[in-house]
Amino acid sequence: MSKTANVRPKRAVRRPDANDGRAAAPIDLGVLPNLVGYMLRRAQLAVFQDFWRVYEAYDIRPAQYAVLIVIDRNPGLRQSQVSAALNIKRANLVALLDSLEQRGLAKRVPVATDRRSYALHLTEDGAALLKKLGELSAAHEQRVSATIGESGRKELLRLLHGVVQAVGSSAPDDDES
Amino acid sequence: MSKTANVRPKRAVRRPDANDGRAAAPIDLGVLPNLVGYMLRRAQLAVFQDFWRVYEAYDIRPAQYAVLIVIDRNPGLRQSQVSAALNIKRANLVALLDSLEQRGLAKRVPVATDRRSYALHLTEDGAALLKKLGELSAAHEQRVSATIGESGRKELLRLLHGVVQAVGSSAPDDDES
DNA sequence: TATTGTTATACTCTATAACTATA
DNA sequence: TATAGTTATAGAGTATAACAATA
Repeated sequence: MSKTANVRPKRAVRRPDANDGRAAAPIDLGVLPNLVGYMLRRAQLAVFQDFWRVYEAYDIRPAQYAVLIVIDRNPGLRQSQVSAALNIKRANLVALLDSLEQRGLAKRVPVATDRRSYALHLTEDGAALLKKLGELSAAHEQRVSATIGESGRKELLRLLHGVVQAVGSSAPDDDES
Repeated sequence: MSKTANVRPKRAVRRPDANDGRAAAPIDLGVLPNLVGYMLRRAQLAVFQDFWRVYEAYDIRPAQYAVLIVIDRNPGLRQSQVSAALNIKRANLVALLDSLEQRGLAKRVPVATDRRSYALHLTEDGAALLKKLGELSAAHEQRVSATIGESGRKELLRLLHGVVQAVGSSAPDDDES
């Protein structure tokens, strides 16, 4: 922040066209590396890439993994609750659950007291797979630790929680009129 | 990490169906809040939401803002270089630049020495808008600081850079056959 | 009247292949 | 032959509106 904002005595010190030297120009990203949003995006892509590389062998994507976890920890949950908890629109959760159900990982159980909704449960296969995925997930986290240290990872989580809590809850469905 | 992995003396302590009590069930997210990937996604969505809310008045999206910055800092850059610097596929950059050009914010200048490529420059309008956007961006960052403190923001950036550098460079185009 | 799950649909992002004109 | 920009297209992810069944 020691940059004199607008003064500019010498008309902006324009560098010559960047493709002149033709020497593997490093390309100046300006303020981008100092913007939290930009770096969050880059980091998320990097981490998801590692996640994806491991989980593709099981044909599981991040959203599916999250849903499996939530159902496992809250057996009997209804779709609208999963939707709310994970910020997934009700409408978009349908196909995701169809997939999990067709693969025999989760099931929709009719609820006697409310015939509109289903109680969600993991199948035994689903629970077994989730256990395996948990191990992969732990290894994945350790790979993050390998880059910034375990204390760094903990600190990162702490800061991310702070950011999320502040801007936080972005309504899962809301205004449907 | 003080959880005895598999032992489970009492057959897993299953809670009753989560929609029994019907008391605004809090819903257990399990390990999700401890996963860097999950929290990165939530944080990115939260921050982008704030960013978007401010920038929509100027009809500028994150990727467009990044491109404007890079062109401004590296006048004369070619499209493939922007593509490489920002991890945007060459093909997807075309429409983005078309938009900026049609709005009179950037321009493609033919290069005499290589008639296949264009040198990218901001127009005066583009430079003026970018200056304004920079101010909004600074305010946006300050809003992040307001949640986790300026030292927290700096630390967050440091950790994100660490993560990105490690997994890092995910080739902007690459294997096209 | 409101809610649950659903369908249909659309829009943005991103990814791949193939084309053209140049080099 | 390789490269820069382009086009077309397809796939995820996400968003809204409207419907049937049920509350």
